[in-house]
Amino acid sequence: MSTRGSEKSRKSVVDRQSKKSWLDAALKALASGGIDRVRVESLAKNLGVTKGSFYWHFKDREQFLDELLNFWAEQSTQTVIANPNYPTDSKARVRAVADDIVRLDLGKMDPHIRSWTQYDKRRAKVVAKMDKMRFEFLRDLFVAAGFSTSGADIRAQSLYRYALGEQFILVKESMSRRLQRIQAQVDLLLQE
Amino acid sequence: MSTRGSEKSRKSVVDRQSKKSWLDAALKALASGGIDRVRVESLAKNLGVTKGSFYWHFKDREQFLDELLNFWAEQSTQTVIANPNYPTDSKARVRAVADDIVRLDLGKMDPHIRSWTQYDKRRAKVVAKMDKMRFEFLRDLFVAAGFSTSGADIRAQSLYRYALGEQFILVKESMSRRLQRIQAQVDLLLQE
DNA sequence: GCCTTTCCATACGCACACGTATGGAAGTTA
DNA sequence: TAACTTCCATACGTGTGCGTATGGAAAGGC
Repeated sequence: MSTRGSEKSRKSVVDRQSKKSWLDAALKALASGGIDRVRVESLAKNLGVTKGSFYWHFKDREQFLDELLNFWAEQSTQTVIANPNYPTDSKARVRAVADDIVRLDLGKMDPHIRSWTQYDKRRAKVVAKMDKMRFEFLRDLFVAAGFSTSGADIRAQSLYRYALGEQFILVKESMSRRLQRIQAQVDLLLQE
Repeated sequence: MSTRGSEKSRKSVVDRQSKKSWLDAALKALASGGIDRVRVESLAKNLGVTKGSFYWHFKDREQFLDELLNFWAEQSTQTVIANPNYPTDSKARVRAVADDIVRLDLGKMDPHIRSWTQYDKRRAKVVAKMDKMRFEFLRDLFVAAGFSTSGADIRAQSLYRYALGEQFILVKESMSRRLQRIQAQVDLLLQE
């Protein structure tokens, strides 16, 4: 008997470990050069192994990319929602979240993921689901801040689009200016 | 003698025509499936010719893609700036421009162009220049509407990011809702 | 009517990346 | 220790897409 439980669970753990290293490497490659750089042989080289490993863990590249997308979605979900250290004051909470969006670069993978999935309807659905989750998270913040359903809706849409545009815009600015700007944007949105 | 002038100018016209058909086809392919579908042989098939034509008009694929980017930039510049039928009232003008951004789908090629050039510093510069031009165009609208330099700045940034995010967001909505939303956003920005 | 230029077709070589077949090393179980 | 499982290396076949070499047709110039 292994110390970790049955043979099946042990196998599963090992798989997840090795799979994770492939997925981590893939995310890194994706961020550095887009989905076009997520190549089996290239990742293998980075990991110091050969394709043999890849095709033992994954059926083919397509299935691997599916897992990669889910991998991102899971990570992304956790970081955005499960961060419960925000102020209790509802308006201050909006500001804190907006600050984190820029400061922690939440969604820094978004341009890469979206650029990739843009032309793939099936995979785009996964991203759309993330959009929906995040939007509802923001909308609830504005509802909590006292806005009507429609008022919260438009404000959340604005903020989300702002954050999304922020990721894609190619004129780079300093962190302080970016923080200043999104706070100014939030100030606008938080007016009565 | 040709009726159009010297031999050189005739040649140039012919070139531009034939080049344009390649570039048009490339833009269409880019919009449909990303830069990965902008393939020499594939475009040739669409145009009903062979690669022979391509490599007579263009040195190689890289140079062709450079021309493609400039082609987009020129088109894009004309449609955005040179549309002088807007209201004279400065606030109404902002609203009209925002309306056009959504209604005419200005920047509908943006996600494709950005997804493509994101990982290419040299080409990204061209897009950054477009960002700058468009931003300044918007900023001047807000300046004309009576806002201070910094006030116009933040508002133009917000609006531009909103418009950019609008293109990338994957939850599709009806045109009327999109128009309604961007007008609500503009209303927020136009408050004193 | 010949020559030159313009434009494109055909055929080939080449590189890259996917997927597969097969063997083998290391550890595990019996 | 023998059999078995897990994990990866090696070698190969194949498809795709780029670029090039070469020939040829059509049109204009002289």
